[in-house]
Amino acid sequence: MSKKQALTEFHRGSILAAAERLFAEKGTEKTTMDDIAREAEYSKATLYVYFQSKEEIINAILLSGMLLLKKKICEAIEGHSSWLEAYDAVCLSIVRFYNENPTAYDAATGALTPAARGEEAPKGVADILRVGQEIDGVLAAFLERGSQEGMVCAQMPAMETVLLFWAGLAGMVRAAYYRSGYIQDTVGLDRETFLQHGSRLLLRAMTQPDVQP
Amino acid sequence: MSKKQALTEFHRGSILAAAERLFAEKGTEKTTMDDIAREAEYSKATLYVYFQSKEEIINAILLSGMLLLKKKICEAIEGHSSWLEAYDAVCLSIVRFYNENPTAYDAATGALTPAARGEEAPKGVADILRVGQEIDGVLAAFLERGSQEGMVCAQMPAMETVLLFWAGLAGMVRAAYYRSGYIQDTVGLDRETFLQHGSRLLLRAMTQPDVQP
Amino acid sequence: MSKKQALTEFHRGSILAAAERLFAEKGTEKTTMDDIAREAEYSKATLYVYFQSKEEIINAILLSGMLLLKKKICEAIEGHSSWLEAYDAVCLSIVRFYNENPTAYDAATGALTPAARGEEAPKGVADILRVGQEIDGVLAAFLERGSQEGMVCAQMPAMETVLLFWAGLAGMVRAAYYRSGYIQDTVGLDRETFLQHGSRLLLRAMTQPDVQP
Amino acid sequence: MSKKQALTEFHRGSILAAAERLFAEKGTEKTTMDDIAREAEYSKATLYVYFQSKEEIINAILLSGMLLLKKKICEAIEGHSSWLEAYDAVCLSIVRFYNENPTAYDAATGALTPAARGEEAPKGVADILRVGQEIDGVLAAFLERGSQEGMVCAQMPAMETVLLFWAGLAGMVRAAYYRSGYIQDTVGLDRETFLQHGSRLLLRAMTQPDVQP
DNA sequence: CATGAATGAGCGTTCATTCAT
DNA sequence: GATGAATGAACGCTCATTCAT
Repeated sequence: MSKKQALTEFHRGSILAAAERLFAEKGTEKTTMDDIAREAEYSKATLYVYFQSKEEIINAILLSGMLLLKKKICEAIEGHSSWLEAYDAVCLSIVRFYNENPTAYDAATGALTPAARGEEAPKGVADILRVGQEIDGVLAAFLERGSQEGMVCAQMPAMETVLLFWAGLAGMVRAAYYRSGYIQDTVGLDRETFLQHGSRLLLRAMTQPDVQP
Repeated sequence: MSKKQALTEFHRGSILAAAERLFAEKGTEKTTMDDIAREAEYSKATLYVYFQSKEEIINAILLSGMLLLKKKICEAIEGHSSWLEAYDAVCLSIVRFYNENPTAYDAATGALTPAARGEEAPKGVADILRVGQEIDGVLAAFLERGSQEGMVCAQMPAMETVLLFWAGLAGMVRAAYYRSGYIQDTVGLDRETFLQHGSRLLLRAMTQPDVQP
Repeated sequence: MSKKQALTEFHRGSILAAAERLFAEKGTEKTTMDDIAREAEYSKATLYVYFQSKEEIINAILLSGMLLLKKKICEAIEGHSSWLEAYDAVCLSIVRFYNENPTAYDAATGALTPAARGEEAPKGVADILRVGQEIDGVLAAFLERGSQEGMVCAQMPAMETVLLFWAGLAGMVRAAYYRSGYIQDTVGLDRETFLQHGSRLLLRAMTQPDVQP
Repeated sequence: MSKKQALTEFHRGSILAAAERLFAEKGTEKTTMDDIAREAEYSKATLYVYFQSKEEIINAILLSGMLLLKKKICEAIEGHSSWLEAYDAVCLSIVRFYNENPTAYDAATGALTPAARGEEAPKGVADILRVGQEIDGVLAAFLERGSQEGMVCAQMPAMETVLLFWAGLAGMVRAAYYRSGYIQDTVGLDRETFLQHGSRLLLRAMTQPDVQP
């Protein structure tokens, strides 16, 4: 990569970092381009040198978040020989990731897709969706491995289980983020412990066939 | 309640009904006060006679949504003698409720609280949180009944399980809403079926003790 | 017309008057909505209460200018029994009109049409074109009357002659406006006299058949 | 001219050629300095090495357009022994010139001068006006030759007739450009034919004394 | 000299809110 | 009490211009 490209990447990164901070704090809609410019210490016009629009910034954050998440999940799976340990590590990496990336995670669970449907595929959305599918695929394969090792009940189709697991854990992470005070007051658990329990709860859901009435 | 108060309540209700329709259709951010005034057939200024701000309208809808949800959950519990049937009915009422109230439900899961913390407790937020706690209480009692009937593993504290169940189901509902197209393409399920499976998945999570490595 | 409608018309008129002044002075492109708001002594937002966009303001000015011009031309024709006197009056009314309406006249000669072709018929453009055609029709009929009275050579098709006459006079008016200083210096004529001569020049062009080489 | 000066002229010429292409295509207002830089294959900053501002570029193009027009007119006059043929050739060269130079011609008729008067004479305007005067002189001499040859009525002062002819033809060219569709629909003539007829119309205006009532 | 990078000032438009009637 | 009218404050975005290298 040339020096120029590196510098461009540096500025794009600074802007994205600033935007990410603000998005996490106030959400994408309430964060203005002026806010981002101020936080990143560029002029607003400079933002448009590095990104074509606010939407491109949002999508770039989403994409980088998704890519990082995928990497962490793969590392978690590959880094543990025991399936159960790997499962805990996967959940932990998702949870930790969300602590640093609330907005990106939000998107990972699909919150952006409807906006994206506005007309056609707005620049960058295709990549985001593709990475999301790749993560789904990685998790599905992981689940099937668990099934072969007898840790996971084989009766449910892997992909559907992944989607439900993913959505359920996302909901818990979201709750742990938005309602940490309430959770602390009610059940006396910090965010991390609460989410460990949640991960285990979801694991139990996958270890046995359906309930018989 | 005096005649005057009753009239005031009537107007507030009309406005909220209109706002609710629009919020469900376009979301709170994309719904303008002009939209609400037109839909409710009041002048925009009149909205400010009955509500101090747009945020108060949003919070009032949240509150009414929470109250309705609580009512439906109680009915579902009281309307079935079999715990398992009652469980399915509870999940179904939550799911159906969300189909008509995406925004309110979003809030019910806590998405509004951080914005609320901005300064102090903005008018109406306290009520919302209180109803949320009441629902948590109802569900915790229901879970304990399930525990006594042998349907639910007794080892986990009821309140924590409620919080996790609630958050997990919320995540699934959210995913089913935002990603229905992707879910249909990937696993070939419509929203309702997907969420039935999700409810059962969460139920299984609650019927057995923790996984032993 | 109700009181409310009258008031609305009054405000629209004030805004249009201000815009017309500024357009004449700086052109439509260099006149901003802020300029118009300041000149009309409204807030910028109020402009958008009475007009949907800047383009609607431009088009409204064009239309009113065209309508007024048509009225003046008709009055000039009907107010004189002698064709020659009527001809002079028509030219004079065009010339005078332009002194007060440089922008509208510019448009009358078609300068707006290409912008209008952008996509489809932008609101109000159809009316403008229609009035333009009506004026062409009025002038064509007037020319044919001149032909019957022997004042105008009958050999050329009336409509084409109208178009050429109109375009030629427009060019002279334009020049008289933009280059009045130069004209004064070079030939020692004020604007009005210069344009009288121009009108007569064009008249002569219409009184005899084509030149034979 | 030194080598350095020649190089400077070369770069100025390249920039002007690029700008001219774009101005003809999109107009001066909608052409950005970025567009010009891209088209000329210089960096935008380099444009400011050779021109002080966008306006100077516009004026320089105007000037070169005027110079070219003058050259073409002189050639047309000198290239035909018959006055009538020369007249047709002059009109044709003006018309053709405009097809390739709509913007420059617009300016040639004076559209720029009032903007120029804003403060003082902005750089380059004086040259433009001077060339305009030279063209006027050439045409006046040509008219006097026509008068001596009996083709043009001698009664009118040559300079004034030139100004009126020029302004009238400019108006027709302008109309033929902006309203070619309407003209085609109404009288079924293409641009070139319409303007031929216009030229002849103006010629007839110059061949006889004033109309007698 | 040539330029990549940066930006100030501005654009048309929107919308929650206010206030005289 | 109800409202029509008005608006301040933003918004996302553009572009002619500058300047360190």
